[in-house]
Amino acid sequence: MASTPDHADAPGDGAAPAERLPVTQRAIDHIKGMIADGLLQPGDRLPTERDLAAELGASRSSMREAIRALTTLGVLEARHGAGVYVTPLRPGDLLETFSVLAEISQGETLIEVLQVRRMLEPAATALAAARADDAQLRRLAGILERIGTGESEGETVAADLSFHQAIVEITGNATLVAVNDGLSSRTFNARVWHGHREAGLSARLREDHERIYQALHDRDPDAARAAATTHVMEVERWLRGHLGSSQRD
Amino acid sequence: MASTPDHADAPGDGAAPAERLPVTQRAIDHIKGMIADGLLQPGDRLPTERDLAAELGASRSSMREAIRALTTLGVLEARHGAGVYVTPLRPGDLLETFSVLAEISQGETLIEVLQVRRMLEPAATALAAARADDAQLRRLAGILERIGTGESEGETVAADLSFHQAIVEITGNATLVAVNDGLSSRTFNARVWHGHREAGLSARLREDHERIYQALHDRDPDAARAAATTHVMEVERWLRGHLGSSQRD
DNA sequence: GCGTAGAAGTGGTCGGACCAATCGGGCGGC
DNA sequence: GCCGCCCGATTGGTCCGACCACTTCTACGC
Repeated sequence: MASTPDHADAPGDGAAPAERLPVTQRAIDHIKGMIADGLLQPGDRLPTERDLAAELGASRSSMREAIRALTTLGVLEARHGAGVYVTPLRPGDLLETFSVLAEISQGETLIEVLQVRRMLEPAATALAAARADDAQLRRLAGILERIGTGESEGETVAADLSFHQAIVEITGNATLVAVNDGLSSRTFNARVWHGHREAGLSARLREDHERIYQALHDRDPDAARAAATTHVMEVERWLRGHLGSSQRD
Repeated sequence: MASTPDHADAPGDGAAPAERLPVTQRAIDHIKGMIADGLLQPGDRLPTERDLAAELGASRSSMREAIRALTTLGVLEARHGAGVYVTPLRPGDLLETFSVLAEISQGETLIEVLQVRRMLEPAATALAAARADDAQLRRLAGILERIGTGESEGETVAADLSFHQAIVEITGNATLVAVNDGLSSRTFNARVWHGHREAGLSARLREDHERIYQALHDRDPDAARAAATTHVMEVERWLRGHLGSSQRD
């Protein structure tokens, strides 16, 4: 944890212990601190870059880099001509960055990602099975129909992603949605479907999804957990068989 | 996915791609693309900021902001005087940013975070129970002794974090370690211990950890899963009882 | 009263300058 | 000939001041 060194910066503590941190880093900590201390609440507007820079004795360039860093993290949002604002700080915003992981990772890391999903998805699916209402189930059924049916592999991949996302959303846990999102990648999903199609195993993948839906429809958490586990393991099985073969071109 | 706007759509106006994106964003995409395409591999050194800026027709300021963004994401690493390098792209690096979540989130989001941990930790602990070797168990035992014994609450909190981290590390899954790390916060942990001590429930927390250790020692995954679940739920129980009361110090 | 044009405010970009840390090569001492 | 120190070139870090692009608010005219 703690990208920033813990300096017990007690409020009012004046004995400046020779902060040798880079200016930009100090600016980042300063703003982060204002949020953590409640001085800045979600939706609040920050002072202008020029004012903030003056306040910290830093240049506007450094302050801009600090703001850019926090913008990247999803903590701040800059609106051209209007000002800089604190985001709602919802998990989804903060974890957007998270997506780089699934986007960039390769090889062994993909296996690790799948192992984490194997822990999360079964639990999430079981929870969803206990909570799903009729409208949500109808929506799921609609998405399921688009999986593995049409000729377009792209639509199947998109529907697949939507399917799992919709299930996780049923849990009502935005943090879970964000984490799960970060562990899923469109390009990886596409590779899985393409590989299965080539091996004549598309049907197997579709059946996985049907079983998951059925379990949710039956409000059967145990069945849901099992179906989700089976599905993730199927993907993992495929990945282990294809590691290293289709990595680089 | 979706940190980058899809330029694939744009139905009507097919002609000009019209890259209207902000300069800095274009620079970010450029570098990210070079990594995704394998032009830049982990450990590689990037051209100098000045060269990169010239290459893209951008100013050095904008290029620096782009580099700052990717540095924040854990993709790049800048070494003063030496150059900018691509990180090993290990999950731990990429998820460092992740820690802002537990660091900043409050109220309801904390509950959500705990629910995610309730999915991950039992599974991770069960896996660890099946894999732990003697040396790892001895190390765990050593950490366990520091939990809830001495007078220093700070040491207990630190040991608590180490304990769970060590267990997750036994799984050998770096991605899992990183995710779990991001969901844990020292300040939150401190609040939990402080609250329990005030209520005279420190012993209960310590017993939780002892049960987890015992299960690992017995190489009993089921018991480990149960013990971990119980522990997370205990924390969740406490949090629900204290939401809104003791936010800030 | 309403819409519009203009002014002020604010983030976005630029170019150049200088500081500070690093690295490499050359010079001198052993 | 080898080792070590020092100096200069390279490169990231910071600062400044200017201008552009977008938003917002205001005052003007209809």
